[in-house]
Amino acid sequence: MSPKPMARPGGRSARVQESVHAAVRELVGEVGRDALTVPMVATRAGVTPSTIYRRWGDLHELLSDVAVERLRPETDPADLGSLRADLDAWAEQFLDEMASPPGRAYIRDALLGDPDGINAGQCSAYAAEQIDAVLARAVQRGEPVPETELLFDRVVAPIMYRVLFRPGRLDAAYARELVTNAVYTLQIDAGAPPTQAAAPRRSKKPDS
Amino acid sequence: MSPKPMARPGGRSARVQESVHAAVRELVGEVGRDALTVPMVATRAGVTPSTIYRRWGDLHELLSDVAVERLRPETDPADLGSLRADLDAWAEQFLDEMASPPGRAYIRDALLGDPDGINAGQCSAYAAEQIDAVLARAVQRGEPVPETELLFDRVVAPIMYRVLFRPGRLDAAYARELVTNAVYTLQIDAGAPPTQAAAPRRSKKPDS
DNA sequence: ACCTTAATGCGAATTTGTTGCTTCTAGCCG
DNA sequence: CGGCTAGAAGCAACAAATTCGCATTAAGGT
Repeated sequence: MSPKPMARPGGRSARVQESVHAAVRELVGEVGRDALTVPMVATRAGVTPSTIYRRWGDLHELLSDVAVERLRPETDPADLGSLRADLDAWAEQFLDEMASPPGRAYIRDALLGDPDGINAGQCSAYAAEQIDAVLARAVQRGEPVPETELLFDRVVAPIMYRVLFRPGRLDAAYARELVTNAVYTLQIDAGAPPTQAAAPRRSKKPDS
Repeated sequence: MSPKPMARPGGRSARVQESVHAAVRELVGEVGRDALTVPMVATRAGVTPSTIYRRWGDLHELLSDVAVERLRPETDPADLGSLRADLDAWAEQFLDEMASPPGRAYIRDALLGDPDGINAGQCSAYAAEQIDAVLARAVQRGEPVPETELLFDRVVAPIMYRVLFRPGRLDAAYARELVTNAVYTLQIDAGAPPTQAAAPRRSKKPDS
């Protein structure tokens, strides 16, 4: 069912996969996601519908595949000289991408046709890669770093939860606030006295 | 499209809605969610398929509706005498329900057929009700309480994120840990010295 | 009790999804 | 290098689903 373990990665199979993915991307832009149908994609891709049904099962799994492709980060997180700056920048960009209408659509699609949670796990793995890259640099600089899991709980999870469940204002300030609170915890762990600026505050509620 | 703003809430419409929902619940148990079809549900409910298509649009939106019904908490959170105890108990139960196979299925269904995010917002509202009930009691007792939004970020979001994106071990200890960290922050805000037991720790990673 | 109109029922027409079989070809072995 | 083998795609007939126009029913208001 899942198209990932391709027994024959090369040649025609690969061409068909790329052709179908391209057709989906084009048609989503032209007629919109809701109007997409498997026969339509098949025609555009120059294959027969049964090929798509056999390889992907249904439209949702195909869209899920395409969505995961587009959720893959294409660039490493920027190096701004400090853990805090890097995390701020990454969190802001992450929130921007995920909260934008296309981002939401991709997330939904990725979750949609994904019986085994494989694609969802892949999304999570992408975020982990980016976070780990930031943390590794911080370690190189000799900075104390939080665990990846803490950042998932404190930064990634709140963003994703609100994107999915709470249609409300999600802005860069919120992302920075999450990072602040995560790093604040770290400072306490490290024994440093918390500064006033780093104190948690929730003056702004991103939802209604 | 969305069935909520029923122009005619009473009489036949209500009977049809209940009949269809019941049919879905029965058939999911009998043949499984994957084998469900709209005509099948229609036959069981004693309505014509076109009625379902017109009111719900497609099977996913119908399943989303039914899922939200089942995600509605049927009982108020227990009163165990303290904010901490109440939150622990609530978080444990919440995690149990959401991480269980049927719970995961309901969450996925609720998100799945929900173009406007209305049903997802309803899920979030249910959690808010429960949390607010716990917090209101704590206020009555004179305890300092965190804001609802903080608990969403620190407790609800991490649980839901992991349920959706990180198939891994989610146990009661993790729920308590999240509550501990949320309340720990509160204690700092209130000026109380953090105890060792309340210090954040992430010895257990709920995922691989 | 009557009127208005949303909501349902019904069935034909259309579209989508499935299946068995054939054909093609990438990867492999001699 | 040339012929096997099996996975993958094409094809076509079939089965199932979704859509649509129109007739009918029944809530809710007057």
